[in-house]
Amino acid sequence: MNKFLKEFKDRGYFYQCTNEKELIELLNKKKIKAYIGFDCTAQSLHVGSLLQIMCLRLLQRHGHQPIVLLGGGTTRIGDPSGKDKTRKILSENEIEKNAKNIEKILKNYLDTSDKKVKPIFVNNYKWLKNLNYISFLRDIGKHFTINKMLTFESVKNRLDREQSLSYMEFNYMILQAYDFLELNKKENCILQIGGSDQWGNIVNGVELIKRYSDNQVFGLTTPLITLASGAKMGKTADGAIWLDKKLLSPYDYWQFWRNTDDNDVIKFLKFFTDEKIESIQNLKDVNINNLKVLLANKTTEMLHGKKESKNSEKIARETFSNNSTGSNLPSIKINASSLKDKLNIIDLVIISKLENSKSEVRRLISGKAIKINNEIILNEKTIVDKSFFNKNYLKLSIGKKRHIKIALI
RNA sequence: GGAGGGGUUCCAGAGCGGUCAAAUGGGGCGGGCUGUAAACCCGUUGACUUCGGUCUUCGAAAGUUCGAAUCUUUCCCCCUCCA
Repeated sequence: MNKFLKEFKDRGYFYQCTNEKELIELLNKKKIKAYIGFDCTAQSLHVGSLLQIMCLRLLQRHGHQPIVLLGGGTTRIGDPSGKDKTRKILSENEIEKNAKNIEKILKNYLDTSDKKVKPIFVNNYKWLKNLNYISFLRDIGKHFTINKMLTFESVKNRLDREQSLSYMEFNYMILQAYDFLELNKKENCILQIGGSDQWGNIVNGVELIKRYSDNQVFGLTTPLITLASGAKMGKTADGAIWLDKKLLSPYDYWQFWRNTDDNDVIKFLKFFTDEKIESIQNLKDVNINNLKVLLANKTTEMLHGKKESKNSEKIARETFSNNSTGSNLPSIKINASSLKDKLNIIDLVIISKLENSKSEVRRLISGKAIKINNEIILNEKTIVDKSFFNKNYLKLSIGKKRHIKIALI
């Protein structure tokens, strides 16, 4: 066995490998370069990509050098496998902006100081944009048989359901295979890692390289993670769990992990933290809620840093302890003069931006969900005057989880 | 090329001239139980409201009617079956 691969498996990252035995041999002999590709359709990455990112980290920890491939070129074509009818065509500008931002996010996770394992960032637009159609067909296209391509799951599904599959889409897998070839030639990259849905594309790359240059390279896939609830990782009803504080605050990110389903906690500690496998194994008897805090702290720290992580924990403690004054809660300021105009409780909530519909606020009040300084507001006509403020502060709550501090200036 | 089915509120999916802001389920939100979990129970789920109502929604536009999500016309988009 190989140390890297063993941990890869112990943590639950392993799904399939093109040739495990030989990969083990190779890994035992030398340090390698491995790549993972990231799509640039969104302005940022979300937790759906986190397992891939953890793979990059794991590579580094074992002395291997990760290559991050930003799909600037393939995104320009637009990944047609998405079933969204409203697939929007991104402008060149957007794609480049996305690529830059994604690179920035990844740098939070990767060691960029150690020369030996420092990540190499590449953008496939660089080589795809200049492809010449005829020579591409001659050099690359000849290695692909339609017969084989038709057997791929992604293609088969579409054909079985008699859904149209455009020629462009059909070519997508070839371009991805070509990426691998390019990285093999230029960087001597010998391993591609990806989600299990990428298996077909990865195998294509491996085979292309074999035919083209007779080099032996490998593919490794990770399982598709689903939550205990059955939902896909990464998206909630409120939107994606972004790995970007402009899109999701560190506190909300922390909360996402803090609210992990009991049945997922140990699994996620293995997946998404660097805690040693053995020590995670020993945590089984620890109070599950403490484990969730640990998970939240570690994941938040990894992305946003220790300070943000600590701060989130502090806010959480304030938020969920009943009688706190909430000095660490997020706060807004309102002008003292606005009280003179008989500030209604409904308007106060709107001002606080906790809600933006007055009807909804009315509903919440009748559902006993709105509190000021931990006192339930029963009447929607309540006028908020100075008497509600202690030392110019007031704590406004909606339900149990949303609190805000309002300061009078 | 021929025949047919459909686009409804966050999603799925009923409704097919008035009683429709639109059944039901899912999701969301709030309450209860608890552990910021799961499961379960209850309420709620277009906006505004002086709580009487008012305004805006059923692919788009135009029309018929006292009255349209429901009927007609045109347009756009999906899907199924047969060649």
